[in-house]
Amino acid sequence: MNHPTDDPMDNIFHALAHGVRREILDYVLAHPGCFSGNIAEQFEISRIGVSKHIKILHKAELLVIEKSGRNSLHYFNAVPIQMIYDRWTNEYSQFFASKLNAFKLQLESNQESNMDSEPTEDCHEKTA
Amino acid sequence: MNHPTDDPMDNIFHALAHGVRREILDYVLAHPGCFSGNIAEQFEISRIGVSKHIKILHKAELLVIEKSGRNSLHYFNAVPIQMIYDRWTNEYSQFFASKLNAFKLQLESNQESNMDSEPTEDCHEKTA
DNA sequence: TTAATATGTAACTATTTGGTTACATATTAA
DNA sequence: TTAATATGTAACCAAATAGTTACATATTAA
Repeated sequence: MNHPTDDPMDNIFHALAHGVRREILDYVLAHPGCFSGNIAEQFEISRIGVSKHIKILHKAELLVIEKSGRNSLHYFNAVPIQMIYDRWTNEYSQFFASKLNAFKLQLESNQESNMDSEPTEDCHEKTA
Repeated sequence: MNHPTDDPMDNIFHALAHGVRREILDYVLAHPGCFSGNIAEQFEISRIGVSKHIKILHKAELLVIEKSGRNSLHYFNAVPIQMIYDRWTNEYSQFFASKLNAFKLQLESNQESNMDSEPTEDCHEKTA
């Protein structure tokens, strides 16, 4: 009933799914304007492997690349990260998250729950 | 030189990397306290497939699961999302991101750049 | 021009991931 | 108890991913 593939943020989440790509972001954030070669030196995998990771980060717009002669300068772009935050973090989720943390602590200490947030009932319907 | 596998946030990013798992989070955020079966109904894949996705989200602590009899109630937890935001979003990256956006717009309109943020030079050293 | 440099792509392979069917366990209803 | 329900795991197969080597292109230095 859903369409798992047409998520406009898919590129972003896919880019962030690999440890090397996240470390590339860490490095570029700390070294704005660095070259591909500089990035590749930081990793044990080959330069080509790193190049492919950079391409994926660029497609997700997590990296901005500025060409200068035979060099390419790399910059981190935080906008997609902001989009992740905005997708699931609103007043409601923040409120509920903190309530849940309190609730979990209560469970762990074997006390009675006095949460006033009850589960929604409209999702417990049977189909057919 | 790096250690791509020992990233404590790896579970979180891996969990968010699949479209179905992100839609599960969307659904649970909108239907707190829903059961596994309710979630599974939303997708074309089998209940078992959804169950495996839920397990991955639970491991990443993006879902809190409360067992009640033969039912399990699901709640969204926004804390890992906050951790992503905190990892790369600080005053520096925010400042730079906005500067870059302005810079890209300048490039697209074929104007001269007047950015005062120069690339760092300490990352353009040659090795050996 | 010629050589070295910086970077990128294509084709291929090993590993990981996502989905399934079959089976198992625990709870509630009759 | 017996049947239906809600859920989860194991084993397996197809698809996607991550890495490699080989090759290609463009820029700068000699």
